[in-house]
Amino acid sequence: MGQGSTARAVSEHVSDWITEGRLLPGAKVSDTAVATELEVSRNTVREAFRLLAHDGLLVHEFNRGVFVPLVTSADVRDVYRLRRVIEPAVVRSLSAADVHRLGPLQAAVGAARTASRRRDWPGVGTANMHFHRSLVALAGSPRLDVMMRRLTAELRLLFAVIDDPRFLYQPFVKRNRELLALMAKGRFEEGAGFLEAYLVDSEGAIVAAFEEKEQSA
Amino acid sequence: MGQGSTARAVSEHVSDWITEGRLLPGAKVSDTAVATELEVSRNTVREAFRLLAHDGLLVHEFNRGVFVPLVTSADVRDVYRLRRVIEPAVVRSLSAADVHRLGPLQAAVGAARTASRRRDWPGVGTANMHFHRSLVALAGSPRLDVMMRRLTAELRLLFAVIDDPRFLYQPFVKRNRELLALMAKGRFEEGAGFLEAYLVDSEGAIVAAFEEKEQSA
DNA sequence: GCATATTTGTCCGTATGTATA
DNA sequence: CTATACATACGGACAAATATG
Repeated sequence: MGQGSTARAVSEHVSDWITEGRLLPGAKVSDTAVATELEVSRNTVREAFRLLAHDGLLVHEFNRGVFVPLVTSADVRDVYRLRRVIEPAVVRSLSAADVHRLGPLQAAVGAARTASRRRDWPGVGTANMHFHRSLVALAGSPRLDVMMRRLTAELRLLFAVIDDPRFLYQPFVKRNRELLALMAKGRFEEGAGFLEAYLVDSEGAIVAAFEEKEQSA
Repeated sequence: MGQGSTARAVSEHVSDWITEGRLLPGAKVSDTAVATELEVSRNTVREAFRLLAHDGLLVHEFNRGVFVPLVTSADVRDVYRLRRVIEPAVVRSLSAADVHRLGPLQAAVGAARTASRRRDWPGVGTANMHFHRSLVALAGSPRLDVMMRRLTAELRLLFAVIDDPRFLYQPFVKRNRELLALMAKGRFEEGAGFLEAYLVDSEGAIVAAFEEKEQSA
């Protein structure tokens, strides 16, 4: 039974299916089908679905079933509107004492660089998300952490639609490093402004890729 | 089966029990007990618990059970830290076109005034929460709405601990009205600053009441 | 529009594992 | 350490709602 709950293991599976593109946005996810495939009880699968719905990776419509959410460019804009409010505010709220707590950010930047050298673009994507999650974690707010976890989960959903994420991530590996350097010097106000411009550019790139997709569809 | 799901009906019941003080913070909520009392299945109760945990009104610890969260003054500060980031940012993001969309805020202010005259302090509290939820709704962000719903749900949890919420709400009925007046004139930047000071004072009052409670306990 | 088949929501009883007295 | 209580997980079952022919 592993170390966690079975329901959590099932949720990991389904989560992977979404990021791997096996489950496309809008697809219905049948609890019985998942139950037979993973050889667990239907009740357990339903529990797993609740966990995923909690993070926004599935939506539950009463008496109709659970579905992979349909994401549009409007959703991209909404997610980034929140990021632009939250992340710079976190950087601005830091003080000199926090300079010595940047370890996780350093690690994420390093992971992004090695993944980039290996042309492992999904790896770059996960490292990027670790960077931003660790950044928000610096605020020390449990509620902000769960909000950011939900947002990054939705970002995974967004990126699953885009087939070639290389040009979306690669430019931002460098900017993560630059932001980290500013923070390490305690220049938080400057870093917050840098991050704001960063997020605006990132949103623009993703929205563009998205609307291109929407055209073709 | 009613109009919604039975699970939702059960969640409403338990939610009421918490606000009514029948379930105190830290209390364990047994699924079997709730199931027998409301005459529904344990499975359905567990579903209801998931819904409530999603809004932060219950916490789920693996292999231990479900509990009403223990709230401390640190939680009060955390909730208000988020409110101070989110709410002023919303006000700042508004434009002249939004002046004609303040109807729900007007209604909430009116409800607060009549409830205050009737010395219906819980009524004042709910009107106050409607005011702030409607304020955030002006941003037109679905994700921000669910975040705010979660925060207001937790505020209900906080206020359930305080027996006399009169002096906590009464001073802010007037300030809600003043903030609304500023927004109606399109003075959003000024309103954002006003709201920030407002939230600082509100936090101070609630933290004080809370630490008084913690002393006696 | 109707009858049918599928799916979902809900329930029960039980077995197994985990935490706590 | 043992024993008790409890939580997780299972599989089967049925009614209601939905989708399908």
